[in-house]
Amino acid sequence: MDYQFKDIEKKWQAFWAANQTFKADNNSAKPKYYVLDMFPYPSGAGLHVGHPLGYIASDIFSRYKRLKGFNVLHPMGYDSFGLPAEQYAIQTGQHPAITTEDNIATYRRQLDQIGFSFDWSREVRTSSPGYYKWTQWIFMQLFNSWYNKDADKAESIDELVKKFETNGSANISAVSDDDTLNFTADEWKAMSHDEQQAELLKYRLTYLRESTVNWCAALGTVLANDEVKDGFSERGGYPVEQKKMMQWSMRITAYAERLLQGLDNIDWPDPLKEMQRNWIGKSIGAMVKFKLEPGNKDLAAELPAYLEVFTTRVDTIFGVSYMVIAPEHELVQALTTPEHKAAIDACIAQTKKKSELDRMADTKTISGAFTGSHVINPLSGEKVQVWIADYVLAGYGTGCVMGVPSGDQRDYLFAKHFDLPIVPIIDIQNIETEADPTKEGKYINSDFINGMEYKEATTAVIAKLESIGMGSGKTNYRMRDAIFGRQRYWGEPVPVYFKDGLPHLIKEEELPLILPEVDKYLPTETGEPPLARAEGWKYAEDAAYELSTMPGWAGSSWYWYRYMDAQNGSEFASREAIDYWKDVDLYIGGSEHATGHLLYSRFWNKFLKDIGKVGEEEPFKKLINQGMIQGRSNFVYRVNDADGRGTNTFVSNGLKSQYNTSALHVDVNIVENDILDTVKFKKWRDDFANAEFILENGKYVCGVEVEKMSKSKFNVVNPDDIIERYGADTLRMYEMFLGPLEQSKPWNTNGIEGVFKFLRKFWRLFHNDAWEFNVSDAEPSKAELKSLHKIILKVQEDVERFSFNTSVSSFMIAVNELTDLKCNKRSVLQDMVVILSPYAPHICEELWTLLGNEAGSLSYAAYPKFNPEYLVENEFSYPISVNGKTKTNINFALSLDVKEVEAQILANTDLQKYLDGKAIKKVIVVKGRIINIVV
RNA sequence: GCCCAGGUGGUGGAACUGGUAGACACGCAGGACUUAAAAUCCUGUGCCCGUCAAAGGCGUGCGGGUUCGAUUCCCGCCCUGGGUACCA
Repeated sequence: MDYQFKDIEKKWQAFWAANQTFKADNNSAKPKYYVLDMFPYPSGAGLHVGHPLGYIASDIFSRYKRLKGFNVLHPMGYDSFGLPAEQYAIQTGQHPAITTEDNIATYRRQLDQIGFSFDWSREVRTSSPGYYKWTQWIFMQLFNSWYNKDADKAESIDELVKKFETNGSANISAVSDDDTLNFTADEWKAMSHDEQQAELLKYRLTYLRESTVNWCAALGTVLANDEVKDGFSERGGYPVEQKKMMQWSMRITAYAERLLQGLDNIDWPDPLKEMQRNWIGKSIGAMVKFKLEPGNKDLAAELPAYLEVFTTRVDTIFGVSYMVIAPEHELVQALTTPEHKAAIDACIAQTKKKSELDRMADTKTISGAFTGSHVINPLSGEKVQVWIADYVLAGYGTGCVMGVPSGDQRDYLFAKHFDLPIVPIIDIQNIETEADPTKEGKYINSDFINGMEYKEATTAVIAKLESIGMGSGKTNYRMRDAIFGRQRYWGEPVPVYFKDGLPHLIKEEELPLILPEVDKYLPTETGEPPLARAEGWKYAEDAAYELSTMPGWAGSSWYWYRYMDAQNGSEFASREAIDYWKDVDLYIGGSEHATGHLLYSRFWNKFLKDIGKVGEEEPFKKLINQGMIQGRSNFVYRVNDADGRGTNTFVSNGLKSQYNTSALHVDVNIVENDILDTVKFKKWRDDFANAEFILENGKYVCGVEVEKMSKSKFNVVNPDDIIERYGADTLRMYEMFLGPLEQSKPWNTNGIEGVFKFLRKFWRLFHNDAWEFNVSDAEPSKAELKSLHKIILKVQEDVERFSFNTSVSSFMIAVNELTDLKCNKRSVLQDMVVILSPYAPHICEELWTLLGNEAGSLSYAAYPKFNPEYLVENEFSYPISVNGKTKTNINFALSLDVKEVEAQILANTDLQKYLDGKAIKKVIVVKGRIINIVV
């Protein structure tokens, strides 16, 4: 029979499901291997052809690892809480759970059609109570923990209470809020319960605090920093403003250093690690105190004795010629003298008027004003002015900067603009036109570090500052604690109630705290989150539940553990399962999660390790980013009439320059190889029913552009259509054939015929001209074995370095060779079936059983063993080049040594014609590679 | 601005440690089969100059360098994509 992909694929998908072929065991003598895909948010649009790219790669890898004797965990699930379902609910009143359920059904149907080897018995959904029970449970553990810097790990809050009871707050080295109290053990014991709780909240790893948040009015919620791009929400692109709110936060900053260090031990793409490093933003420097000389004596009492700055270039302290403070800094008013007040207020008003976005974009305009106050340089004793300036951010460091115009370009521009002194401090510094931030050269104008070099000077300055109590070395991080609350409905309820203004956890046995029903999915009239609409939803009569829900990243920050033991009702996963599967060996997903999901997951993983629930410091050993598949839009060109109005005539791309035309997107599904199907085009839209065409060479050629895949551009290609036409095996191989996995590329089906033809050709190896199954038991020839072992080796090498596209080419070469050899030898073809099965599992399962093997056993067969003997050659056709340019080829036995080959080359008169009459200077022979004649 | 990744035929791409640039596939051209079309098969296909062939010239973004030999290594520049940005 000819290759009937539809029947074959349906048959084997049903077989795998019925027999649970890919169910992974938590207990096996085989080595474990965990292959994970970033689980999808089930959107209403279903899968397009770009989504499965990573899933296909991970599936090939999983199937390959099974053949190599590994116990493979390869699960799939849904990140099913999220905004789109809720926005839809607001519009239609449909409960998001129903929408989500429908969307999941579509996803599942589409995924099943592609023939993935997922263990569906482990499916998770972040929105199901059986799952979010454990998300809430982890939240509770975070609430009950603090970070002990001495132990460099999270510990139980009870340990902290014990410390307070014995020694008070002395000798506590914790990551905490800035406003923690100092108290003795007795003072602690004397505090009321509520006072103690309020104090402990400053230490908990998840805590409630009034903080400035990204408020998105259109979405009615706060957003995390990574959900905001250029002042707009990542989802929807709505404006975001800064607003003070009482919010749950996660003390991720406690883990900043470990998150940074851990990057060195994981095999992730460098750009992605770099993004995380930048996000964490470690900078090593020093804190320096400048004594304050208030200009306004009346307000001196409101001011501290010192202004403190953070600097990464403490060595430049003798170049300080002014001090700058952020316009929104709380001390600005007290620093300002009456005669400068007008200028300062004007400057602040100016800053306030500018939106966050303008302030970021506009770095050219220099604005600032003198406050009238001064500070004293602690080392030089020099008195310098205190200014406010736009370029200083209140949220970073201390909100003040020491101005060193010779070494920092922003300081330089500021000093030039306001005519402040610019003092060179390094001998080789060139500061005529701009700042020179060099660390080379020797210091000048710098008192006791004159003549020193960078390293020595930095150490000396810090030592001096420490000795006089005016500063110390300090490491700063850019990363902020992560806001952990959304004023939305469709998310995990926070397992907290409030009593007398203080948050309390519900009891563990009360988990899960089920998301209540509401009449509408909108905030209340008084601006409370939708959960406030839930009638009678209260912990107790005098104890209201928290009304915000958890952010989208909560459920995805630990899901890979749930797959290990998905049905467990008493723990998030059993310790046995966690100890067996340990961590994810291979994680495939998009780089858009670099600073969100991938950072939060590492954070929660480290926390779970600290509290002894998991064993590994890092959750994802190896990570690969698959590239994005872009849309490839096609255009038709409508001819405009003299008045510029569109006519009903369309001109082919090559002729459009002769007319006045408008380009219109045309559905890519009625275009093939950029040739428009004009019949389908007329049917596509009613107004095109009478369309006429100006053709070139009898065809209508469409224009092309690469854009994002989207409905409005009519360039969405759905995997269902491809599968209908060519089958899942072709889709799988074609998506790999398209190019390297990590590379982004536009989708086009121009080459898909070639892959389909290949599978048909493969099928034909097993069949005679009448399409009857026909294989021979004869011994394979040397040439056949050579082809086979070439591909055994090649695929093995390719898969292990994730070069799936090159394997597909090699399969084509192997099948072309075997076809030329008319090979139908059972032993060769059976091995071919095993090697190809990770890529094209359906056709291989069919051929495997036709060869007489037990149905379903292919998935756990053994990958053929490579034997290098079959590739040994005794002759090599050497390329002969003259001065590096290849001219011809000559065969030599590989047994000949270099001298013998060289002698034969020199004796060969046929080569004269390539030498242009010149004498041979030298002959270079690289054995088995090349011969180069130098003239 | 800074940090990454990348620029190879008409197209997608290959060349793994410096050793035959363009594998494989698409497309295109010609041919076979067919009443015809589809499907299938065969041949050719980087560009320029040759009637075929031989031979030659030019070719991996651009300009240099190292080397017997460079898509690969080094220096400078241009372009595209991604990230990030008054972070002191």
